[in-house]
Amino acid sequence: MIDSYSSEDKVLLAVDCIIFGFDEEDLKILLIKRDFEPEKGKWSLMGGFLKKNENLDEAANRILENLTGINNVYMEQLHSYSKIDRDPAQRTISVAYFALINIQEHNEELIEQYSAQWFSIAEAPELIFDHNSMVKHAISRLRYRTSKEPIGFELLPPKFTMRQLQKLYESILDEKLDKRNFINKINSMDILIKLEEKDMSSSRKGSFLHQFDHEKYEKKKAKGFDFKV
Amino acid sequence: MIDSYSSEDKVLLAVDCIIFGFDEEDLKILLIKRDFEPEKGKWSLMGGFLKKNENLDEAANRILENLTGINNVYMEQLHSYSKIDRDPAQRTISVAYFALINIQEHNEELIEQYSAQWFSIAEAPELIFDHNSMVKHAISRLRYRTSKEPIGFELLPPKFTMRQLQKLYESILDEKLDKRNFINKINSMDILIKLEEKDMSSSRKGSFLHQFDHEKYEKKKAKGFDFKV
DNA sequence: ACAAAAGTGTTGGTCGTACACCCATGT
DNA sequence: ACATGGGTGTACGACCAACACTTTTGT
Repeated sequence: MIDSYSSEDKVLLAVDCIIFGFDEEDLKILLIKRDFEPEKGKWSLMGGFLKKNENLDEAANRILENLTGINNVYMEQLHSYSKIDRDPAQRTISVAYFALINIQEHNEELIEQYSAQWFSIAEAPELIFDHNSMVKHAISRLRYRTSKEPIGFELLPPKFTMRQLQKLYESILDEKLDKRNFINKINSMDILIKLEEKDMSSSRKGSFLHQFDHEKYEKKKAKGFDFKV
Repeated sequence: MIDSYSSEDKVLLAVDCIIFGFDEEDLKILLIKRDFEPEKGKWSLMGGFLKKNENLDEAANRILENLTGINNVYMEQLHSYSKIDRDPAQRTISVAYFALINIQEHNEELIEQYSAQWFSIAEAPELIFDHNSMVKHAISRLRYRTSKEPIGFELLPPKFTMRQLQKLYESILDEKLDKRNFINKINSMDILIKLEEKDMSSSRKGSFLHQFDHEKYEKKKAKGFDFKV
């Protein structure tokens, strides 16, 4: 007998996504208004159920793509939530993932279709089930991750100014950073390409655009270089 | 209609435990020899299935207690593993937990009953399924956790010498530490009670025993004190 | 007396943090 | 000419890492 597990209980396995974006000022999350029971009409994370022919990472990517139209972005498994009555409809275990996307890139139509909306972290509404604690947990993981590896770049457009980068870090870490110290630290990592091009939208003088140098980053990472901010 | 999930696929949800112990010299893990299919006779982590009336933390505690007879120890959820064919018998998702126990305290009879055995990290055998990567992942999480909070004490008996503590940290971090720097750092945290009593088993001179001061630790933690080693 | 582990402080270097002024440009 | 954000370097203090000798006691 190959299958000796037959008497065990099976459960529904959900995947919920905390989708982070950054809009030049604030760290934001993308929430949907549920149009199905239970808790219809309330705000919630985007979620779905694991299917037979996919693993959890694939499910998370599918769910992200359903809502935003994008794939191939930074995603990370966060934690599994299993309180018995977390979903009143049925026993459901949920595996939370978080994603970092460039807020410009999402597909407007899909967002409308799901009545989805971006919320600043500080202004997000109450969510259903245990989604509030998932979000809290995701923010703390994002802070940790950001302080170890430069994943923050995932939240910016390909070309960005130092000022944008600093504001991004400030909104993730929720503290003001010193301009000079920040630039010194980033420059000392030597993983940015400074372009000739300037962004003129934010000031009269204009500020230089930069690109993330993936190659240099990978090389340094392989050598065990420390990217702590 | 309350239940709108009825058409979704259900899965078996397993919980596997990486059980760490420390025997004065090496960091060890407790493994069992499977006496059931599939992979009967091979080494494996202790595991079980989530039941209807418990959450994942409870399942992990139950599984740990089944094998060791102990409960109420440090446990932490690690990650969920979901590769489609990870278990050849049936689609199974596994949530891994790791536990830190005082290696003296386990119940010998239960261990024998499961043909379980302690292995030094470096000498552990090949494990079934994806259990090897679970262990690798657990070690790296344990290192991180240890460098942030003094959870290492969970692996020691209530009274221990500075030397034991240092050896523990060395085996977790897999590097030699300087005796004076280590003691200075630990002392500066001020979370140990130095006893009058000496342990005479390790040297002629004997070395003072210490206890972890849970109260002081909790107070300091609440104030945001940094316990980095 | 000697072997074996325990215990104990100081110093130099590095890294992080605090801090203020000039520049370029559009209006 | 002035207002607005962009860009740049230094000095001090805190923390970390390296390092060697004396003590105790059982044999």
